[in-house]
Amino acid sequence: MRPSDLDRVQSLPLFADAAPETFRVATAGAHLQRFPSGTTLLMEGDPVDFLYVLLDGQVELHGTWNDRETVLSILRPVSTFILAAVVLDTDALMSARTLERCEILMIPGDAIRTAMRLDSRFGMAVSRDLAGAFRGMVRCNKNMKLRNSTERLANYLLTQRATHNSGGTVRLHHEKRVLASLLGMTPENLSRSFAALQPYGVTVNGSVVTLGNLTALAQLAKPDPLIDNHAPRGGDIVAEADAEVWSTAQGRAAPSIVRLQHS
Amino acid sequence: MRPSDLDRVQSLPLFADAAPETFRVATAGAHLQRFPSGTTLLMEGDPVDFLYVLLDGQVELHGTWNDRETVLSILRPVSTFILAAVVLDTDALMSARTLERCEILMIPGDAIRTAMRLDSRFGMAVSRDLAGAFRGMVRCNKNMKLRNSTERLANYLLTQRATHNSGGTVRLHHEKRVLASLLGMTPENLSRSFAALQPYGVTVNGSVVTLGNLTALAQLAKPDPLIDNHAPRGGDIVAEADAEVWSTAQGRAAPSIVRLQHS
DNA sequence: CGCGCATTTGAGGACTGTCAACTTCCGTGG
DNA sequence: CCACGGAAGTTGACAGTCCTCAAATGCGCG
Repeated sequence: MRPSDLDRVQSLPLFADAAPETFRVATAGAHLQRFPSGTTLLMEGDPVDFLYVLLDGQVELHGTWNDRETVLSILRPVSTFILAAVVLDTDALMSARTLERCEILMIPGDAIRTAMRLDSRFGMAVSRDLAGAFRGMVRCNKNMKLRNSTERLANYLLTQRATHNSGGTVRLHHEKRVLASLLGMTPENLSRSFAALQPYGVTVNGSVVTLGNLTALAQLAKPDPLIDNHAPRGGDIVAEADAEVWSTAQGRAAPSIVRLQHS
Repeated sequence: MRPSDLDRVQSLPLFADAAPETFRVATAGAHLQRFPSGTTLLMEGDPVDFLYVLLDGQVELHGTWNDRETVLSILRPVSTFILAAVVLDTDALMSARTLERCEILMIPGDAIRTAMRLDSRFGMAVSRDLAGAFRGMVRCNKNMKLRNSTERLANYLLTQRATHNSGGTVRLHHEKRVLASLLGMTPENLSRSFAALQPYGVTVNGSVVTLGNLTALAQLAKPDPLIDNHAPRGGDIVAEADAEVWSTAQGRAAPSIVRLQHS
């Protein structure tokens, strides 16, 4: 493992606050591994022996049921995953698959749990990480239940723009079919949703999306800090769900939804 | 606060492992409060000053956006809520409202965060609680994205039966409109879903649901331990999301879903 | 240059939401 | 004890959203 990799791991919110000793113990038993694209790192239902730290590449977390599959989250470096299962020393609820060539640090779960017991500051960092992940999932749920697919796409685009601070252009970092699943729709409907956003200044060119009328788009999307996390990547904000958990599912106008009565 | 209440709080997984001193400090600044039905305890976006411990009654967590509202979770005693926001000392993502008369212990957030720093075993309990909550939300997401509304209802019924160990009968503990929102559909569609389950031996009589043909129902529902948490309430299983986060939202056959290709 | 795969487009159907009317249930008050 | 009023729940008709299947288009890579 290159020293620069160690630095990157140590700069993770998870370890930034930990005692040097804690960090040393945790990474001592760790090993760095490279995986080709399309590799399944972990299957849902499997026991989890390692905490994964994505140092380079892209990983997708997905779930399956009854011959159906859906993407729940897309991770980019540097971020950890499967922490909840490690803390509880239990089976994974999501499968993990590389979307491209990846460099991943694997830290034995035992080491993590031991470090939590010995270093309360590290334990707090774990709690903060999990709290952020939980809130990310809550946002995802709200996004899914309260918005229809076009609204989800519009907000996704605005969020991408905000987090990457890219002027009027957003670059899609994964296949559209993966994005569609993450946003809770079929690839066909993602195409149609893009088309539906054309009147709002959105034009697509391969993986480059141009947002020509931010005002109009925002008017449709109605972004909400309680759903969309517009924090810039790598900012000094308390890391809260740095993964793309953008929500998913159909949710037309939003089923379980009840029109608020302004009584 | 009655001594019996203290016992119940201490028996929570969150405190069971904590040092007596930790427990004393945390509960010293706490106060027990009673709320009538329909009281809003907390609005999304509000700063969170207390960790809430529901000792009696029923609380609903919901989210709103653009004049729409959806129930994200229903809590029953004894459970804590808003822990993630307390840990991060940030705003709430969900509003909390009592569904009936409630008895709630409110512990200052400062006390919780201090206790985490001083008692690593308590910190670990917090981590386990959050990990369980996170996994509950993941289950909810999978439920929403991978199943249609009737499948969600069927699995909800089977889960209720399992957790309450009630023979062939399930008692609905909340209004059907609330259940509908939790399951991600409209009240009208909940009615229709119940009707659709009639061929599978399901009959409804007010708040009492009879499951007349568990085999057939399970064949339709295809319950999955990686989505449905069939752990009996109050069991000695590591508490993992004891809330009804049953999922929600429409999700017909499941949008973002891709038929698995058995290549 | 051509094959293969991702993406797009079109047509049709399934699932779900909306609206309105009706029934049932329940608590209040007579 | 019964009648009434209101809310919850149900049912029906209809519309909208989304999925499915199939075909066409476009793009990348060998």
